[in-house]
Amino acid sequence: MPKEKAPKRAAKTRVQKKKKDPNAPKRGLSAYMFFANEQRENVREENPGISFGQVGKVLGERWKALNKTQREPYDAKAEADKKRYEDEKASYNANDEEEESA
DNA sequence: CCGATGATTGTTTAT
DNA sequence: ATAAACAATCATCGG
Repeated sequence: MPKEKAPKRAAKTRVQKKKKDPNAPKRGLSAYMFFANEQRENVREENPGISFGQVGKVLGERWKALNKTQREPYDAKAEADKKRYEDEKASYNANDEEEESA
């Protein structure tokens, strides 16, 4: 039996998360974001005049419809994006102790 | 090391 | 500006 993780992620932008990190470096994006960026126009093009509900859905459908091979470019971006976030985090760490004295 | 959590990211559309 | 479907993520924390 598959291990049940914990699908406890509310579906609504977390509403102003709590305050934990001083600079909150915000992680990077996700493959879906990159993929959606490209498909969004495509999907909408094939679905002339559909509502967000449809677009968003068909978007996800196609997303997985791709083979990991196609995810490569998106995954690659997500990967690079993560690195980007790593950078902020790095700076966020560096500042963690020292204050920004101008 | 492992596991669980939370926080976040971006799109679309509509109000 | 925000909300919700859609998906990934994956960094962080703690023992």
